[in-house]
Amino acid sequence: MPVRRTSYHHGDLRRALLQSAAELVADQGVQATSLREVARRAGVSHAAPAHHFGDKAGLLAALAAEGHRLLGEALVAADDHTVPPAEALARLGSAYLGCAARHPGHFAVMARCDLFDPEAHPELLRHATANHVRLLAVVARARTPERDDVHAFAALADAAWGTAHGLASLLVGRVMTFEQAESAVRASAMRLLR
Amino acid sequence: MPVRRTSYHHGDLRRALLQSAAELVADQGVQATSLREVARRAGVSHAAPAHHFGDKAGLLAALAAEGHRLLGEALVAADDHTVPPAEALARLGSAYLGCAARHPGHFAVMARCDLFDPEAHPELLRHATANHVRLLAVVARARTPERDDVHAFAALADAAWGTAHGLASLLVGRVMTFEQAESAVRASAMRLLR
DNA sequence: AGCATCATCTTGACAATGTCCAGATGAAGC
DNA sequence: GCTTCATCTGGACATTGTCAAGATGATGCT
Repeated sequence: MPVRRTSYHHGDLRRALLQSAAELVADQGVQATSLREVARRAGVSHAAPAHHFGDKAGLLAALAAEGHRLLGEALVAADDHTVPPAEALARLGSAYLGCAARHPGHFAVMARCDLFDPEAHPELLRHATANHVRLLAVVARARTPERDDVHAFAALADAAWGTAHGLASLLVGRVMTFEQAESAVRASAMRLLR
Repeated sequence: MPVRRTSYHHGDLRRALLQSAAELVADQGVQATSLREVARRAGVSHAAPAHHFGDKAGLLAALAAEGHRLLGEALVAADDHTVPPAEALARLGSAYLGCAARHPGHFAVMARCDLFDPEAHPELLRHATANHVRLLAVVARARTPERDDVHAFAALADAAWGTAHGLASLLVGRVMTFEQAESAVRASAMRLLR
């Protein structure tokens, strides 16, 4: 649904385009979303997005970056140092899934390196690594002096990462329900960190 | 690289197209693979694939179905009833990742429900559910009479599924190395089933 | 104020793509 | 030998991503 616009300049086209893109990706899939349709929904000409994002990969990368930013906020809000590490990881995983469910359009392009080159977008890279560090930090809290094999903990962190990513992917792809994914991520977290 | 062909009829075009598609997806990504380029690599006209697969979604669905078939073979070969359930699950996960590493083109389209409609392709659905059942069977082996809460085991099975899927996805997306992913899936399997 | 500058957005163009259609080819069955 | 039909070709069309040139108006300078 094209948006009526009185002035020649849009005002906040970048945000409008990102929103249109998120909606389109969410209910049509990445494959079916076109730059021209995104522009159409924002009520601008077909070439307008190019000025803000360069090309299609740029738009999707910006969407992914915004997704990582939203995820970061959700992870920070969910983190709780007062509970045992296992419970903390479970809450982080739950927040991860909740964010994915709330922003399916964003999650559909995050961690899809075939759509764009992450190295070319510093902000995306910054938010993504920040989130990775947040996960590592929680897993690291389960380390004890007598058991701190570096490799074992790296494997645990990777397992937690892969689990959250995989369940979110299955959730966004409508292969699982939210309840299913959340039970699974909680069961996994509880067993990964004792 | 187009293939020279003497006769008008190709002979085994369906297989040739699937192979070209797998190669193309593997090193260019799904987004960058076109039906016309697949046809070009197989040395046929641009409209030839339509006769075998209907449309682009049909070709990708067929590729996914073949991937699930290959995965099924790998899982069956890796399953071992003589080892404890946890070790059996670890081997299944390792086989999952090995198959993903060997057939990156296939795995890039499997579990991507936005590319095609799984319900419209019975063979794909059949192979996919068969693999799911194989996973469930191994997890179910860890059930004991005194501990068999149905919900808990469903959560465990979903966790194992999500972990394998997520790590395979990160592996194919070159976000992780094979060694990283395998260590992670093993660590996860060992802790999920005690 | 008037003017220049420049980011922003539009318009038009081009090659490439997915999909449809009529037709050419040749293998298989009678 | 003839028919039938699956297989593949070639052309067409709408749509897409991208580029180049121009229109618009907000901003800052004098």
